[in-house]
Amino acid sequence: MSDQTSSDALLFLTDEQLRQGIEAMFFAYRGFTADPDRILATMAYGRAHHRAVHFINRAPGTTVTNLLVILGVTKQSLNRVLRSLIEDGLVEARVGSADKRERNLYLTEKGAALERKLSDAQRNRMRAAYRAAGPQAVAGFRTVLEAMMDGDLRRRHQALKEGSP
Amino acid sequence: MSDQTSSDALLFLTDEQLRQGIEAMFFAYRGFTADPDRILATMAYGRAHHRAVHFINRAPGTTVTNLLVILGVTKQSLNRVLRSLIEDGLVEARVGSADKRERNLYLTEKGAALERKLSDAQRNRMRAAYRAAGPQAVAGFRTVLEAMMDGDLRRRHQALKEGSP
DNA sequence: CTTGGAATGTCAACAAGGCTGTCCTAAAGT
DNA sequence: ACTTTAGGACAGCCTTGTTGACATTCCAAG
Repeated sequence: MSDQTSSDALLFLTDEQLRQGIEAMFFAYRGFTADPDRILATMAYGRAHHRAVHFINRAPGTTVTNLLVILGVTKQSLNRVLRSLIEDGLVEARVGSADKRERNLYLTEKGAALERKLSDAQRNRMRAAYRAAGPQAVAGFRTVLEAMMDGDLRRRHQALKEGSP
Repeated sequence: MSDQTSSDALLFLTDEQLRQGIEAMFFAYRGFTADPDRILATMAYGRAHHRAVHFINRAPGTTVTNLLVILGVTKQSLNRVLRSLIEDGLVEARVGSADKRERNLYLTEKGAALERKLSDAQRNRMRAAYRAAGPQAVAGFRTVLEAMMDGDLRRRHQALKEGSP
Protein backbone atom coordinates (compact mmCIF):
# COMPACT_ATOMS: atom_id res chain seq x y z
CA MET A 1 0.00 0.00 0.00
CA SER A 2 2.97 2.30 0.19
CA ASP A 3 4.78 2.31 -3.10
CA GLN A 4 2.08 2.83 -5.68
CA THR A 5 4.55 5.02 -7.42
CA SER A 6 3.30 5.42 -10.90
CA SER A 7 -0.21 5.43 -12.09
CA ASP A 8 -2.60 2.57 -12.38
CA ALA A 9 -3.05 1.90 -8.72
CA LEU A 10 -3.94 5.51 -7.95
CA LEU A 11 -6.52 5.95 -10.62
CA PHE A 12 -9.36 5.16 -8.26
CA LEU A 13 -8.46 8.01 -5.95
CA THR A 14 -10.10 10.79 -7.91
CA ASP A 15 -12.07 13.34 -5.96
CA GLU A 16 -15.22 12.05 -7.57
CA GLN A 17 -14.49 8.51 -6.45
CA LEU A 18 -13.81 9.74 -2.95
CA ARG A 19 -16.99 11.74 -2.89
CA GLN A 20 -18.99 8.74 -3.95
CA GLY A 21 -17.38 6.79 -1.14
CA ILE A 22 -18.36 9.50 1.31
CA GLU A 23 -21.94 9.52 0.12
CA ALA A 24 -22.10 5.74 0.12
CA MET A 25 -20.96 5.78 3.72
CA PHE A 26 -23.66 8.30 4.58
CA PHE A 27 -26.48 6.37 2.96
CA ALA A 28 -25.25 2.99 4.14
CA TYR A 29 -25.08 4.14 7.74
CA ARG A 30 -28.67 5.21 7.49
CA GLY A 31 -29.61 1.74 6.31
CA PHE A 32 -27.41 0.22 8.96
CA THR A 33 -29.31 1.88 11.80
CA ALA A 34 -32.76 1.85 10.23
CA ASP A 35 -34.01 -1.48 11.60
CA PRO A 36 -33.01 -1.00 15.23
CA ASP A 37 -34.28 2.58 15.05
CA ARG A 38 -37.67 1.34 13.97
CA ILE A 39 -37.84 -1.06 16.89
CA LEU A 40 -36.58 1.50 19.38
CA ALA A 41 -39.09 4.07 18.20
CA THR A 42 -41.91 1.86 19.43
CA MET A 43 -40.43 2.02 22.94
CA ALA A 44 -39.19 4.98 24.91
CA TYR A 45 -35.64 4.33 23.79
CA GLY A 46 -33.22 5.71 21.24
CA ARG A 47 -29.98 4.84 19.56
CA ALA A 48 -27.99 5.64 22.67
CA HIS A 49 -29.80 2.93 24.57
CA HIS A 50 -29.07 0.49 21.81
CA ARG A 51 -25.36 1.23 21.95
CA ALA A 52 -25.23 0.92 25.72
CA VAL A 53 -27.10 -2.38 25.70
CA HIS A 54 -24.94 -3.71 22.88
CA PHE A 55 -21.65 -3.07 24.62
CA ILE A 56 -22.83 -4.17 28.05
CA ASN A 57 -23.88 -7.44 26.47
CA ARG A 58 -20.55 -7.61 24.74
CA ALA A 59 -18.50 -7.01 27.87
CA PRO A 60 -20.60 -7.92 30.94
CA GLY A 61 -19.36 -6.44 34.19
CA THR A 62 -17.86 -3.45 32.45
CA THR A 63 -17.68 -0.19 34.38
CA VAL A 64 -19.28 3.12 33.54
CA THR A 65 -15.95 4.72 32.70
CA ASN A 66 -14.95 1.89 30.43
CA LEU A 67 -18.27 2.10 28.65
CA LEU A 68 -18.09 5.81 28.05
CA VAL A 69 -14.63 5.49 26.60
CA ILE A 70 -15.92 2.89 24.16
CA LEU A 71 -18.98 4.89 23.26
CA GLY A 72 -17.08 8.16 23.04
CA VAL A 73 -19.61 10.20 24.99
CA THR A 74 -19.45 12.06 28.25
CA LYS A 75 -20.31 10.56 31.59
CA GLN A 76 -23.49 12.56 31.86
CA SER A 77 -24.86 11.52 28.51
CA LEU A 78 -24.27 7.91 29.31
CA ASN A 79 -25.59 8.32 32.82
CA ARG A 80 -29.00 9.47 31.71
CA VAL A 81 -29.34 6.52 29.38
CA LEU A 82 -28.04 4.13 31.98
CA ARG A 83 -30.40 5.44 34.61
CA SER A 84 -33.46 4.78 32.49
CA LEU A 85 -32.21 1.32 31.60
CA ILE A 86 -31.65 0.52 35.27
CA GLU A 87 -35.02 1.94 36.31
CA ASP A 88 -36.72 -0.15 33.67
CA GLY A 89 -34.92 -3.25 34.86
CA LEU A 90 -32.89 -3.90 31.72
CA VAL A 91 -29.51 -3.28 33.29
CA GLU A 92 -28.19 -4.09 36.71
CA ALA A 93 -25.41 -2.01 38.30
CA ARG A 94 -23.55 -3.85 41.03
CA VAL A 95 -21.16 -2.02 43.31
CA GLY A 96 -17.64 -3.12 42.51
CA SER A 97 -16.15 -5.68 44.87
CA ALA A 98 -12.56 -4.54 44.68
CA ASP A 99 -13.26 -0.84 44.22
CA LYS A 100 -16.57 0.29 45.65
CA ARG A 101 -16.58 3.43 43.54
CA GLU A 102 -17.07 1.37 40.44
CA ARG A 103 -20.36 0.02 39.19
CA ASN A 104 -20.22 -3.22 37.24
CA LEU A 105 -22.90 -3.33 34.60
CA TYR A 106 -24.86 -6.40 33.56
CA LEU A 107 -27.90 -7.03 31.41
CA THR A 108 -30.90 -8.57 33.14
CA GLU A 109 -32.85 -11.24 31.28
CA LYS A 110 -35.16 -8.50 30.08
CA GLY A 111 -32.21 -6.45 28.88
CA ALA A 112 -30.70 -9.43 27.12
CA ALA A 113 -34.01 -9.99 25.35
CA LEU A 114 -34.00 -6.46 23.99
CA GLU A 115 -30.39 -6.79 22.94
CA ARG A 116 -31.20 -9.92 21.00
CA LYS A 117 -34.16 -8.31 19.34
CA LEU A 118 -32.12 -5.32 18.22
CA SER A 119 -29.02 -7.16 17.15
CA ASP A 120 -31.04 -9.77 15.32
CA ALA A 121 -32.52 -7.03 13.19
CA GLN A 122 -29.15 -5.45 12.55
CA ARG A 123 -27.40 -8.73 11.92
CA ASN A 124 -30.04 -9.74 9.43
CA ARG A 125 -29.33 -6.70 7.35
CA MET A 126 -25.61 -7.17 7.71
CA ARG A 127 -25.92 -10.79 6.73
CA ALA A 128 -27.96 -9.93 3.67
CA ALA A 129 -25.40 -7.34 2.61
CA TYR A 130 -22.50 -9.71 3.21
CA ARG A 131 -24.21 -12.47 1.32
CA ALA A 132 -25.06 -10.23 -1.60
CA ALA A 133 -21.53 -8.88 -1.80
CA GLY A 134 -19.57 -12.08 -1.32
CA PRO A 135 -16.60 -12.98 0.90
CA GLN A 136 -13.98 -11.10 -1.04
CA ALA A 137 -15.96 -7.86 -0.94
CA VAL A 138 -16.52 -8.34 2.77
CA ALA A 139 -12.81 -8.65 3.38
CA GLY A 140 -12.26 -5.40 1.52
CA PHE A 141 -15.09 -3.75 3.38
CA ARG A 142 -13.53 -4.63 6.70
CA THR A 143 -10.10 -3.48 5.60
CA VAL A 144 -11.33 -0.05 4.55
CA LEU A 145 -13.39 0.40 7.71
CA GLU A 146 -10.37 -0.39 9.86
CA ALA A 147 -8.32 2.12 7.92
CA MET A 148 -10.98 4.76 8.39
CA MET A 149 -10.91 4.60 12.19
CA ASP A 150 -8.83 6.84 14.37
CA GLY A 151 -5.99 5.18 16.20
CA ASP A 152 -7.91 5.17 19.45
CA LEU A 153 -11.03 3.79 17.91
CA ARG A 154 -9.11 1.08 16.15
CA ARG A 155 -7.52 0.01 19.40
CA ARG A 156 -10.87 -0.20 21.14
CA HIS A 157 -12.28 -2.16 18.29
CA GLN A 158 -9.37 -4.58 18.26
CA ALA A 159 -9.70 -5.06 22.01
CA LEU A 160 -13.35 -6.02 21.60
CA LYS A 161 -12.55 -8.44 18.82
CA GLU A 162 -9.91 -10.17 20.84
CA GLY A 163 -12.14 -10.23 23.88
CA SER A 164 -14.41 -12.84 22.30
CA PRO A 165 -12.57 -14.72 19.58
CA MET B 1 -28.54 -18.78 8.80
CA SER B 2 -30.77 -20.90 6.64
CA ASP B 3 -28.87 -22.95 4.14
CA GLN B 4 -25.29 -23.13 5.32
CA THR B 5 -25.32 -26.68 4.23
CA SER B 6 -21.80 -27.34 3.16
CA SER B 7 -20.43 -24.31 1.49
CA ASP B 8 -17.12 -22.74 2.26
CA ALA B 9 -18.37 -19.49 0.91
CA LEU B 10 -20.71 -18.93 3.83
CA LEU B 11 -18.26 -19.62 6.59
CA PHE B 12 -17.69 -15.93 7.14
CA LEU B 13 -21.28 -15.39 8.12
CA THR B 14 -20.98 -16.40 11.76
CA ASP B 15 -22.72 -14.22 14.31
CA GLU B 16 -19.35 -13.20 15.64
CA GLN B 17 -18.18 -12.08 12.23
CA LEU B 18 -21.36 -10.12 11.75
CA ARG B 19 -21.04 -8.52 15.13
CA GLN B 20 -17.51 -7.45 14.33
CA GLY B 21 -18.78 -5.95 11.12
CA ILE B 22 -21.44 -4.05 13.03
CA GLU B 23 -18.91 -2.71 15.50
CA ALA B 24 -16.48 -1.83 12.73
CA MET B 25 -19.24 0.15 11.06
CA PHE B 26 -19.93 1.97 14.30
CA PHE B 27 -16.32 2.91 14.96
CA ALA B 28 -15.56 3.73 11.36
CA TYR B 29 -18.50 6.09 11.10
CA ARG B 30 -17.18 7.93 14.12
CA GLY B 31 -13.84 8.35 12.40
CA PHE B 32 -15.60 9.31 9.20
CA THR B 33 -17.37 12.27 10.80
CA ALA B 34 -14.64 13.23 13.27
CA ASP B 35 -12.74 15.73 11.12
CA PRO B 36 -15.69 17.78 9.87
CA ASP B 37 -17.18 17.69 13.36
CA ARG B 38 -14.03 19.24 14.75
CA ILE B 39 -14.15 22.03 12.21
CA LEU B 40 -17.87 22.62 12.68
CA ALA B 41 -17.51 22.76 16.44
CA THR B 42 -15.42 25.90 16.08
CA MET B 43 -18.32 27.62 14.30
CA ALA B 44 -21.98 27.79 15.22
CA TYR B 45 -22.74 24.86 12.95
CA GLY B 46 -23.33 21.16 13.33
CA ARG B 47 -23.50 18.03 11.27
CA ALA B 48 -26.87 19.01 9.86
CA HIS B 49 -25.34 22.10 8.26
CA HIS B 50 -22.55 20.01 6.80
CA ARG B 51 -25.00 17.65 5.15
CA ALA B 52 -27.05 20.48 3.71
CA VAL B 53 -24.00 22.25 2.34
CA HIS B 54 -22.60 19.04 0.92
CA PHE B 55 -25.68 18.17 -1.09
CA ILE B 56 -26.38 21.72 -2.23
CA ASN B 57 -22.85 21.80 -3.57
CA ARG B 58 -23.38 18.42 -5.14
CA ALA B 59 -26.62 19.36 -6.86
CA PRO B 60 -26.71 23.14 -7.25
CA GLY B 61 -30.17 24.54 -7.90
CA THR B 62 -31.84 21.71 -6.00
CA THR B 63 -35.15 22.47 -4.33
CA VAL B 64 -36.01 22.28 -0.68
CA THR B 65 -38.23 19.25 -1.15
CA ASN B 66 -35.60 17.41 -3.09
CA LEU B 67 -33.04 18.13 -0.42
CA LEU B 68 -35.16 16.90 2.43
CA VAL B 69 -35.87 13.68 0.59
CA ILE B 70 -32.15 13.12 0.14
CA LEU B 71 -31.33 13.99 3.72
CA GLY B 72 -34.26 12.03 5.11
CA VAL B 73 -35.39 14.72 7.51
CA THR B 74 -38.55 16.75 7.86
CA LYS B 75 -39.20 20.13 6.33
CA GLN B 76 -39.04 21.80 9.70
CA SER B 77 -35.71 20.29 10.63
CA LEU B 78 -34.17 21.26 7.34
CA ASN B 79 -35.76 24.67 7.37
CA ARG B 80 -34.13 25.66 10.61
CA VAL B 81 -30.72 24.72 9.26
CA LEU B 82 -31.36 26.32 5.90
CA ARG B 83 -32.56 29.55 7.46
CA SER B 84 -29.35 30.00 9.41
CA LEU B 85 -27.26 29.20 6.36
CA ILE B 86 -29.16 31.76 4.28
CA GLU B 87 -28.99 34.39 7.03
CA ASP B 88 -25.25 33.88 7.30
CA GLY B 89 -24.86 34.25 3.56
CA LEU B 90 -23.64 30.73 2.82
CA VAL B 91 -26.63 29.67 0.79
CA GLU B 92 -28.75 31.57 -1.70
CA ALA B 93 -32.38 30.63 -2.37
CA ARG B 94 -33.61 31.84 -5.76
CA VAL B 95 -37.25 31.69 -6.71
CA GLY B 96 -37.76 29.02 -9.34
CA SER B 97 -38.08 30.22 -12.92
CA ALA B 98 -40.41 27.53 -14.20
CA ASP B 99 -42.31 26.97 -10.98
CA LYS B 100 -42.28 30.03 -8.78
CA ARG B 101 -43.25 28.09 -5.68
CA GLU B 102 -39.90 26.37 -5.69
CA ARG B 103 -36.70 27.75 -4.26
CA ASN B 104 -33.51 26.77 -6.03
CA LEU B 105 -30.63 26.50 -3.63
CA TYR B 106 -27.07 27.55 -4.40
CA LEU B 107 -23.92 27.99 -2.37
CA THR B 108 -22.47 31.46 -2.26
CA GLU B 109 -18.70 31.82 -2.52
CA LYS B 110 -18.60 31.83 1.26
CA GLY B 111 -20.68 28.67 1.38
CA ALA B 112 -18.52 26.99 -1.23
CA ALA B 113 -15.47 27.84 0.84
CA LEU B 114 -16.92 26.11 3.87
CA GLU B 115 -17.92 23.13 1.79
CA ARG B 116 -14.39 22.80 0.47
CA LYS B 117 -12.92 23.05 3.92
CA LEU B 118 -15.18 20.34 5.26
CA SER B 119 -14.98 17.99 2.34
CA ASP B 120 -11.23 18.37 2.09
CA ALA B 121 -10.93 17.10 5.62
CA GLN B 122 -13.27 14.23 4.96
CA ARG B 123 -11.73 13.36 1.62
CA ASN B 124 -8.28 13.30 3.14
CA ARG B 125 -9.33 10.67 5.60
CA MET B 126 -11.15 8.73 2.92
CA ARG B 127 -8.15 8.93 0.64
CA ALA B 128 -5.83 7.70 3.38
CA ALA B 129 -8.13 4.79 4.10
CA TYR B 130 -8.49 3.92 0.42
CA ARG B 131 -4.77 4.12 -0.11
CA ALA B 132 -4.02 1.98 2.91
CA ALA B 133 -6.55 -0.63 1.90
CA GLY B 134 -5.85 -0.84 -1.81
CA PRO B 135 -8.09 -0.84 -4.87
CA GLN B 136 -9.47 -4.30 -4.44
CA ALA B 137 -10.53 -3.68 -0.88
CA VAL B 138 -12.13 -0.42 -1.97
CA ALA B 139 -14.20 -2.21 -4.56
CA GLY B 140 -15.42 -4.63 -1.89
CA PHE B 141 -16.10 -1.79 0.49
CA ARG B 142 -18.30 -0.08 -2.06
CA THR B 143 -20.12 -3.28 -2.89
CA VAL B 144 -21.01 -4.00 0.73
CA LEU B 145 -22.11 -0.43 1.39
CA GLU B 146 -24.44 -0.53 -1.61
CA ALA B 147 -25.90 -3.78 -0.38
CA MET B 148 -26.47 -2.30 3.05
CA MET B 149 -28.65 0.55 1.82
CA ASP B 150 -32.40 0.46 1.66
CA GLY B 151 -33.90 0.42 -1.79
CA ASP B 152 -34.85 4.06 -1.58
CA LEU B 153 -31.46 5.14 -0.34
CA ARG B 154 -29.72 3.15 -3.01
CA ARG B 155 -31.79 4.82 -5.70
CA ARG B 156 -30.97 8.28 -4.36
CA HIS B 157 -27.34 7.40 -4.18
CA GLN B 158 -27.29 6.08 -7.72
CA ALA B 159 -29.02 9.20 -8.97
CA LEU B 160 -26.33 11.35 -7.42
CA LYS B 161 -23.58 9.24 -8.91
CA GLU B 162 -25.04 9.47 -12.37
CA GLY B 163 -25.66 13.17 -11.95
CA SER B 164 -21.95 13.90 -12.15
CA PRO B 165 -20.11 11.09 -13.86
C1' DC C 1 -3.37 7.90 61.25
C1' DT C 2 -4.66 11.68 58.88
C1' DT C 3 -5.23 14.44 55.11
C1' DG C 4 -5.28 15.91 50.41
C1' DG C 5 -5.64 14.65 45.74
C1' DA C 6 -7.29 11.59 42.15
C1' DA C 7 -10.72 8.58 40.43
C1' DT C 8 -15.61 7.05 39.93
C1' DG C 9 -20.04 8.09 39.43
C1' DT C 10 -24.56 11.25 40.15
C1' DC C 11 -27.36 15.22 39.42
C1' DA C 12 -28.79 19.88 37.31
C1' DA C 13 -29.12 22.87 33.58
C1' DC C 14 -28.54 23.96 28.77
C1' DA C 15 -28.13 23.48 23.46
C1' DA C 16 -28.48 21.11 19.03
C1' DG C 17 -31.20 18.89 16.12
C1' DG C 18 -34.39 15.48 15.32
C1' DC C 19 -39.82 15.05 15.45
C1' DT C 20 -45.08 16.36 15.23
C1' DG C 21 -48.77 19.52 14.52
C1' DT C 22 -50.99 23.65 12.99
C1' DC C 23 -51.51 27.58 10.32
C1' DC C 24 -50.25 30.51 6.49
C1' DT C 25 -49.08 32.28 1.50
C1' DA C 26 -48.29 31.77 -3.26
C1' DA C 27 -48.49 29.33 -7.31
C1' DA C 28 -50.07 25.39 -10.18
C1' DG C 29 -53.18 22.20 -11.77
C1' DT C 30 -57.92 20.73 -12.59
C1' DA D 1 -63.46 28.34 -8.47
C1' DC D 2 -61.40 24.57 -5.89
C1' DT D 3 -57.75 21.58 -4.67
C1' DT D 4 -53.07 20.41 -4.45
C1' DT D 5 -48.30 21.47 -3.94
C1' DA D 6 -43.99 24.12 -2.38
C1' DG D 7 -42.45 26.43 1.03
C1' DG D 8 -42.19 29.10 5.46
C1' DA D 9 -43.33 30.28 10.48
C1' DC D 10 -44.32 29.07 15.11
C1' DA D 11 -44.98 26.21 19.19
C1' DG D 12 -43.65 22.42 21.66
C1' DC D 13 -41.75 17.78 22.48
C1' DC D 14 -37.87 14.18 22.82
C1' DT D 15 -33.26 12.33 22.57
C1' DT D 16 -28.71 13.00 23.25
C1' DG D 17 -24.90 15.62 23.29
C1' DT D 18 -22.43 19.34 26.35
C1' DT D 19 -20.27 21.70 30.94
C1' DG D 20 -20.21 22.44 35.88
C1' DA D 21 -20.90 21.30 40.68
C1' DC D 22 -20.95 17.55 44.06
C1' DA D 23 -20.61 12.98 46.80
C1' DT D 24 -18.13 8.93 47.58
C1' DT D 25 -14.22 6.14 47.65
C1' DC D 26 -9.45 5.03 47.29
C1' DC D 27 -4.65 5.74 47.91
C1' DA D 28 -0.41 7.67 49.06
C1' DA D 29 2.55 11.21 51.42
C1' DG D 30 3.37 13.26 55.46
